[in-house]
Amino acid sequence: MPRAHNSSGPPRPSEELDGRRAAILDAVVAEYVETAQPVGSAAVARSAGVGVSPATVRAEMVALEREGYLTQPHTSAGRIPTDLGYRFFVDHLSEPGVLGPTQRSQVARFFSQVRGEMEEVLERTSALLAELTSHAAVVVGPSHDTARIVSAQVVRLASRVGLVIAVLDDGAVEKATVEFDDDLADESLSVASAALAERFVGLALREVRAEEPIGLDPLSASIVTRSLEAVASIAERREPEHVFIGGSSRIASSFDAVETVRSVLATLEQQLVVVHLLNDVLDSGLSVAIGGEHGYEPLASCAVIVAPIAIEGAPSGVVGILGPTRMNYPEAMAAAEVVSSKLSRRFTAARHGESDGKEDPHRG
Amino acid sequence: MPRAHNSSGPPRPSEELDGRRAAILDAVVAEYVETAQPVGSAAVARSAGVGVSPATVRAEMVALEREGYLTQPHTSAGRIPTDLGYRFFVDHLSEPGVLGPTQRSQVARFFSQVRGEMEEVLERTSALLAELTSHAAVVVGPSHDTARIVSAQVVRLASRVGLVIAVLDDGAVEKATVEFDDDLADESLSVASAALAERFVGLALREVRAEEPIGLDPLSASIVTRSLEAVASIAERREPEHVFIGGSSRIASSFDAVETVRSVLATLEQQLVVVHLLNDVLDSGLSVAIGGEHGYEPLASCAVIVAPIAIEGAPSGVVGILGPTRMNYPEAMAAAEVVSSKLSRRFTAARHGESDGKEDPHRG
DNA sequence: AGTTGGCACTCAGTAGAGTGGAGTGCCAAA
DNA sequence: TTTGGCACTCCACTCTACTGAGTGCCAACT
Repeated sequence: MPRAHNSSGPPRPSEELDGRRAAILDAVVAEYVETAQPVGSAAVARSAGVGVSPATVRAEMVALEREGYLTQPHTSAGRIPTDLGYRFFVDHLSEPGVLGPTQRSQVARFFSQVRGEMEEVLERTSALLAELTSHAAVVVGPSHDTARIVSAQVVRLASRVGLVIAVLDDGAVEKATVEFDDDLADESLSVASAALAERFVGLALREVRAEEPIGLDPLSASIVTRSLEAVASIAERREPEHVFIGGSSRIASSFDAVETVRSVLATLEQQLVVVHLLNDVLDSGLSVAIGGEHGYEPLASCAVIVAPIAIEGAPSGVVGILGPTRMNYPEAMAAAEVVSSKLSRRFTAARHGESDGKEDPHRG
Repeated sequence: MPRAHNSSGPPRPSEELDGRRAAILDAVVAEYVETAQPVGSAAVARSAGVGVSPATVRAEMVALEREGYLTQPHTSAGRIPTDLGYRFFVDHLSEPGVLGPTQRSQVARFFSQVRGEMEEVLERTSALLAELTSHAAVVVGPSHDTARIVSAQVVRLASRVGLVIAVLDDGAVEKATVEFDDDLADESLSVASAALAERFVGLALREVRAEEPIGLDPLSASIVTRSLEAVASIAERREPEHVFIGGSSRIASSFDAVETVRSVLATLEQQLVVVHLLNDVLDSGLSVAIGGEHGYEPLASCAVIVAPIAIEGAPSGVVGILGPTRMNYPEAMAAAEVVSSKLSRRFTAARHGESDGKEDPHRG
């Protein structure tokens, strides 16, 4: 839904644009996305869907500028879309946008070939999405907040060093090394492992609390105690989600100001910020945030496209595309859409132990 | 050791430079690194260590240019160092290079505060090193090639989905989900886990081979078989090392040509390439590779500084700094040196179960 | 009333001429 | 061998003029 204009003063898109103005705006966006040059009235008049002369187009463009959809770099130049212009454009896309045949087959090939654990799949997906769109791509995996521990144990790495391992029911494995003052006896380890399993299994990570075990021999008890501490501290420290960023080099081609490139890359380096950004955009009900809409200043010249990943119907991460506001929105939105739904299907299928073969029944 | 001049035609540094020429070269490097402007004879003459007039400096500069250490952007400009010039500079550094007090305390604070598993420490270290040097930093963790399995088991994630877990003696945990055709009974799982442990423990990942288990009930046997397959395939697929790249946004500030920025970033995205690059440089006995010396064309305008991480004396990864050839070599080398040795000590200490507190008893 | 062609106008971008100055190479004197 | 002097080079900068894409406006047209 629109959500268009909560912006500043003069721009007053009092009612929706009539068909012709919308067509002109569309033409400007399309042309500008392609050429990166301000678009003049002649070019717009030439474009399909606008059946009027340049003079008329000029008159309409004045109106579009007054209402804040277009802007002029300088007096005698063509127009370029404002963020509001892009916003109108994406809110009024007639067709949902489709991928080209090359991209389609790239996606199909990718999902038929990719194997391995979720982390690996997500990481590669971020590269795929970047490749598809020529923009930077972000994939955030599901949070482990609600995952429950299905197995816990402690093993010996060195005589006085143990490793506590907790397996979560979403397939993640958490671990923590623990150092002890005494040598670890096999006996104590297995007693401790059993005690840990008894205490942990069925809990979420956050629910693990350090507590004093009772009824164990002193060594086992100390192992259990310190393991509990270690796991509890994992839950605190741990980044809530895994973030995979692909194609960040493409940022360099998207902006000509070096400083912009630097600051966008710097923002991408802060993975927590990226996760928040994507979730904020998702939470606000948008699939596209243009320019300042997301409120992160360093990314004010960027557009962000998001699409949720749903595993078994539950929101479980998000894919995102980060590029300049001057981007091919229909294509990028289609790519995010396709990739997120493929991911959702893949992981939903895996959970049920099904093969997801029906996606491509004849794969090699 | 020098390894200086295997390059092209005219440059013929027939013998080592005499003291004065070396001093002039040093001055040019120092000045150019600071100002990024071609350095003129007057500036060199002014600098300490060169007690001669500009005219004399000019004469020497002509010689240095003839021998390939300096170059002139155009006739009436000052000189800038060539890669060969930088090479001589780093090969003949009089003092090893030290960190400033701020940086020292930054390092001390970092290593006194950082906690957690090796991956997390390495990741944060890459950020530290980038911060210290204002360049991009790479940290490569130890390969798991020689690590032996200390524990193996299979647990149930869903009725027909299992997770095979192998713990390595270096603290890494490998896992693989496996889908089955039948529901997994607790009984079969524990039988299979025991069988797996029996087969795996003591092996390296690469040594795990799929084989038909004997003397087990059919369900357990099938679990074992598929688990063996899964682990064997992990060993094939897995990236040999974990790579952590910090501060890649700094690349944007280091070069003014956007295309250079893009191609350097693109190279950094290929983690395998980065690992090979660092190992190549290390293997060739260098701690610094300047310009083309490493043979990776996209990085021809970069310098790479590496320092090995040694855990218990064994080479176990590497830290690297990637910046423009015009960088502060002494400082960057000192940073790599300090960080790598701190890392080495940290992990060597951890293995023995010692605290590494004694590293900085008197450091604020 | 809306649309259109005509027209004067604006202004970024480019090219060319002129200038200043940093820095050089060379040479003769110390 | 070193040095100051000097003519020379050539980039970087400024100023000017010019071009042309594109505009806004207006009168004529449908």
